[in-house]
Amino acid sequence: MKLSEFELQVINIMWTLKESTAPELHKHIIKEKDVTYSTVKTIIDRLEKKHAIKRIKNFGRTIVYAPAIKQESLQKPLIKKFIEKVCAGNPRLLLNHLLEDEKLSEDDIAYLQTIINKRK
Amino acid sequence: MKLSEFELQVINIMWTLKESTAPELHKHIIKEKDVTYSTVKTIIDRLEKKHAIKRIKNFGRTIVYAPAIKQESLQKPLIKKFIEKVCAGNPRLLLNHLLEDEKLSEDDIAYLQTIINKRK
DNA sequence: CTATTATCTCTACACTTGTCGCGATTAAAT
DNA sequence: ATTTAATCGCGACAAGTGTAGAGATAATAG
Repeated sequence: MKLSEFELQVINIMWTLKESTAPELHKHIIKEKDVTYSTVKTIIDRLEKKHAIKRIKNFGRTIVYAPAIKQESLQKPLIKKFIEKVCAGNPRLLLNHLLEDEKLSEDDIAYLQTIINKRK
Repeated sequence: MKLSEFELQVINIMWTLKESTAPELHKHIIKEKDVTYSTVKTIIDRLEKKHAIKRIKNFGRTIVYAPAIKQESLQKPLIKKFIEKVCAGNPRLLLNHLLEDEKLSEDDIAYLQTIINKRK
């Protein structure tokens, strides 16, 4: 399953909301990106054609969609690929960014620590 | 500067080799991907048009290229984007992958440790 | 010197992606 | 019951991407 960047953005919102409609998704998207309803709907249609989301019910003529794939099943290969392609066997810059710029929670840090300990 | 996946693959090799020619790049690529010389050359041409690489000299009629941009300058924004788009504010899976599947060197681990310490 | 081979340049083409409009249809408001 | 608004389905189009062949030309081998 290969999703485009925009498709990814939309399904990410869907994962957060568990289920959603095209108008609702559109309202979310326009907070970050000025696109028409049509554009968003096209992306939704493509996600559906790719079997990444599915119709679960209707409100009047409005279709309610839900993810048809698990977030993890998409993320895992993407992460792997990203590291090979972009970091090309040198994860240092990535680590750096994660630790410096990203807001890691206390839990994340603790988690890191246990793994590091196991390594020693 | 936006490079496609294939372009990224080629310039990654270039960064490793410091400089290279189309035939040489082709020989590297086909280890992982069965494409013709023409295809690789097209990618090289596009990288050149995008000013990501440049011609530095010739051997006979064979052109020697070198990167025209720094690896970091490409990686940084990509990393940032990747984390927002794919991990969508939840870096856990990424950390996991890095620590479990990726071969982090002793140095990397030590580096991690110091950063963690600073956090506490 | 001529024939062969390696490279280069240029052109092409199908597929994906981001983007949207239009006409049809259903729901809601008057 | 009509008019208005929302939503859908479908088609369209330019730009980017992966892929490669054809013809020109320079280098090399005989």
